[in-house]
Amino acid sequence: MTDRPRQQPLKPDILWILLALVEGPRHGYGILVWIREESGDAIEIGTGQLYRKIKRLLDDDWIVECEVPEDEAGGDERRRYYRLTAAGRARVEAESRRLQQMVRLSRRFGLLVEETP
Amino acid sequence: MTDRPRQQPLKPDILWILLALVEGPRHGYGILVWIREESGDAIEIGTGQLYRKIKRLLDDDWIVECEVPEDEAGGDERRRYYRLTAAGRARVEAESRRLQQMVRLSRRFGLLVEETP
DNA sequence: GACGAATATATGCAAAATGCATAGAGTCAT
DNA sequence: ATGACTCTATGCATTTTGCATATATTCGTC
Repeated sequence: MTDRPRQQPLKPDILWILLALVEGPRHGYGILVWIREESGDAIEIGTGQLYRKIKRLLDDDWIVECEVPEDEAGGDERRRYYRLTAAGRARVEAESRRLQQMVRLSRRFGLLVEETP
Repeated sequence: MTDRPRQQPLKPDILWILLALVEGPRHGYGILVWIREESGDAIEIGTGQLYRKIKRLLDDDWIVECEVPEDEAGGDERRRYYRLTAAGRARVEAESRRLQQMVRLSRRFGLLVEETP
């Protein structure tokens, strides 16, 4: 919806939210829990921020609300599930490539220990 | 294992500013120009943001003002040079490692094409 | 030497984003 | 049945951003 032409870097927490949806649909709180687990509690997102960011992602058409996944049917009815749109998926991929470039830059500067290939 | 001080991810432009100082001291505008070149104009930082972020980095003791480097002596007298503090350097290194982890996560999710690292 | 473009640092202000608290209701274990 | 946890959401003061503007110097060129 929004014409945000610039492919400016994603804020870290936005990337995390999108990553949470790569494997499949999740509901808001589920996204929060997934991020906590996967990041080892390194990422702190309050519920306030979470739902406002979800709303923003909906406005940007990077995610969209969807049906309850079959394997989670019969769960809490309050849950609202979301999945990545094609644009959202493309955005995560682009951001991943950007981060890859940043890591390469860091390596060039000796900020990272060389890993064995 | 003691609990590590959880440091939240750096905003992309802050990382860029710190990266600009890894090789050695630079002045504010020089940082801006370096980022433009190195990022291929992908990063857009206005001068307003730049100097306010520099101020913030000074407050956080991640950078500190320093003397004019020898190889740039005799330049514009308005220039104010900055360099990384030990804390700042450590912060960039930590952020680089974090990004490395994010890239690994992205790989696991098939968001990046496998290629020789 | 006049001129504009680029260099260099910095502030003002409205708009957006953030942190933190709170609301409100349903679910689950002891 | 009590409290902890789940789940979505809003309120509000503070912080940060985007964009414009201020001010002055340096540099090339006409």
